[in-house]
Amino acid sequence: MKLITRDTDYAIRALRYMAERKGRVVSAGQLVDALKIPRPFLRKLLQVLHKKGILSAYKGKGGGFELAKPAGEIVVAEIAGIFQGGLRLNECVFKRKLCPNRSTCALRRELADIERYALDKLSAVSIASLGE
Amino acid sequence: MKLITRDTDYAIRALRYMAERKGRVVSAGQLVDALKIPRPFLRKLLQVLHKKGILSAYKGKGGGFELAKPAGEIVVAEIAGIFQGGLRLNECVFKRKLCPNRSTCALRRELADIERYALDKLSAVSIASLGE
DNA sequence: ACATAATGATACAGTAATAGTATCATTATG
DNA sequence: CATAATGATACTATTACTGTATCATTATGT
Repeated sequence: MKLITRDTDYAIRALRYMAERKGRVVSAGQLVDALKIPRPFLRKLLQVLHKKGILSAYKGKGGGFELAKPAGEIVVAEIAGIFQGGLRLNECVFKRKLCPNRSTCALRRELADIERYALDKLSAVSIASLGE
Repeated sequence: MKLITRDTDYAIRALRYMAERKGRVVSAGQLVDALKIPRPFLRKLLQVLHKKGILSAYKGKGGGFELAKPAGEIVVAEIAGIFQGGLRLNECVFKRKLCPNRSTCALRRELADIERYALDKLSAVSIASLGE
């Protein structure tokens, strides 16, 4: 089980690369060359990141992408949230009949705790912090 | 993303059911009736649990399964480990070229932390603790 | 002995999530 | 106006998860 999927992985790398080139516009092509990520896949990710406001996009010749906000304000939790639909780790085992005690269920409590912990941790990791 | 899959879910329920009937042998049929889990699927799970030493199995007429150890000693982390191949949450993003600094990578550290936390938490939840 | 009711072993099939591809339209630059 | 970029979208492939089917083996009770 992976806490972070390939989407998120690639996205983080691309963002890191762009963070290192702050101020400059970076095209999908450059990213493909640098990061060895399949082009169409990367392009899809970049488009999503743009829609979500993480990236600014520039069309046309000489165009590309750029971080839409400081690298220190883009955190891994947010990226994971975008590509993995949030970190909902506590999808409870006992949704069905057998468990009449959702509110007190020990397992559920623990899963929620774990989720909170993971979210806190990943919220503390920004693109900027993944330095060189 | 689920921290616990259906396999594990079903297994936990079955184990809990058996824990409540300590001393008695419970057949797959009984479990199917009680828990509404698809029979062939449940049977597969029970066989795995037997192989892994969680259950004792008795063949032949009147046979079935029984917890092989006290319910307090069977923890969710172990069951999840069996069906989900361990909780390896820290499959690192930066396995490839881009990341020259595996040892110091901030993200990797956090993922490892989260994994440890999850493991600790789920190791504290036993079948016995998932009372009534 | 033998019918029966259970598990053991194993191979197969469907489904959903993840990963990746392909294509055409749109837009800005020089 | 050719070109080099992104936008939108639909499609395909792969893998992990979920579930099914079948036959062999073993113990029980009569």
